[in-house]
Amino acid sequence: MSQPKSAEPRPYHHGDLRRALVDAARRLLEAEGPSALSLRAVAREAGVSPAAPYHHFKDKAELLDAVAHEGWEILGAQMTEAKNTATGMQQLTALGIAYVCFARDNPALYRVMYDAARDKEALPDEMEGKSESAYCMVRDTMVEHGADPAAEAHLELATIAAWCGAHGLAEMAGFKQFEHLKDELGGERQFLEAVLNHMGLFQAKHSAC
Amino acid sequence: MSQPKSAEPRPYHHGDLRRALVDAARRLLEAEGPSALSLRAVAREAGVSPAAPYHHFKDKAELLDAVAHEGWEILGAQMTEAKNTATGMQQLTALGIAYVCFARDNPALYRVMYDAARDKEALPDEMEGKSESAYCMVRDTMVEHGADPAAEAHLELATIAAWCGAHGLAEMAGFKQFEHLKDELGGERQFLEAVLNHMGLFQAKHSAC
DNA sequence: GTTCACATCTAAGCGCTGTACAGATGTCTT
DNA sequence: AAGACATCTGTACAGCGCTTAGATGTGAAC
Repeated sequence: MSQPKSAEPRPYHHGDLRRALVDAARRLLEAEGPSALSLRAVAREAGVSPAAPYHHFKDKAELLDAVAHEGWEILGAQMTEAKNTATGMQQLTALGIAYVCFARDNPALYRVMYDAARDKEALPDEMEGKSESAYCMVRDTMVEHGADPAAEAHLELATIAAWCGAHGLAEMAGFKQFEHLKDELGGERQFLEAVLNHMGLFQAKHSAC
Repeated sequence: MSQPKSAEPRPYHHGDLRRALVDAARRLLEAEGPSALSLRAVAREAGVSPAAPYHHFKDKAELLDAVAHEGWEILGAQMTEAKNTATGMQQLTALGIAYVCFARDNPALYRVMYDAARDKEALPDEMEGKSESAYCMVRDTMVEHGADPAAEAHLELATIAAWCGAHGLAEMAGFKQFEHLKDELGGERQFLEAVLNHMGLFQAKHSAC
């Protein structure tokens, strides 16, 4: 019953309002889009007063950070799964596809994730180092399939290039201008694969230069 | 003195409030960043009442569209200039560098441009067709340097891939995680070129399939 | 040159937002 | 039983996008 108070702040009145707020935010995000995601609306959705969130988040940006954090975790999980269902060289392609599909299936969440990143001018800290992060997974997979881990700068550039390509495609894929191409190629999935292939960034390369 | 009234709406009281508002918005954007760009602030900056802009723009989004439009024009001009100062195969690289440098030098404007695009789920209409648009310039330059204009889908995929890569890099280049790489490579410019080279999208390729 | 139609701009106001603060309420410790 | 304290509410403020009604300047018609 008595836990050390240094542990996570125990739920009091509400149970776990912090969790409830993040969940409410994600519900709103999916139902109404990013523009409807006001702090007050989140509080309403969670059934508390407009001031209640301030006991769990410094400001609105910190709440959105928490939402974005969950987004990165889900993305990492989906990419892990995609990697495991592919073999050999195709693992890299699978990672790229999984990334872009995540953005397509969760456009509002993806937007919150990068809005937070742009404001901080940085990807979330956990992206560095933690091997289950989406970013490191791309790098590690490149090493597994031929990239030379000793050529550090080269490896990192390749990872960044791939990441940039995937992010660019993720943002552009929904644009109306490309609809006719999707039709010509036989569907969205084919379109995404075709562009990724064109980048050549998601196929294993042996280190050069 | 008497012009056909079908021409552009003549300036009345203010002179040309529409122009003044767009200019004020760009001034605010540069000075205070995107978050300070409220309709009321723009009106204040232009010295008119908060309701005045509504006689020239349907809503705030339409004002931002006008700002974004100017952004695309400036980007197109800078890319044209970059292309003309390079020769042969290096024109494509020059285009990529010019694109990313524009985003680096005008981060707030670049953000407004793509915020508008994301909301509309489309790049601005002028990007299609008009040969001086940034997008078509990339495509045309690819054709000039070896791409087969007959292989339409292939050419368009190559253009999209390049565009996605450049946009991704433009958004990521400012992130703190990459600062150490910039130092290692001898500066930001070297970093940008290295990533673009890694993409391989901005070097002329002969059509293949 | 006066009048009239109309484009332009202002003043005031609505409902919303993010955030601050004071005080009420529930929970744990003693 | 009492005190300490995290938690939540009520209220308030300035700023936001946007609407409406009315004032004001302008070019055209007579």
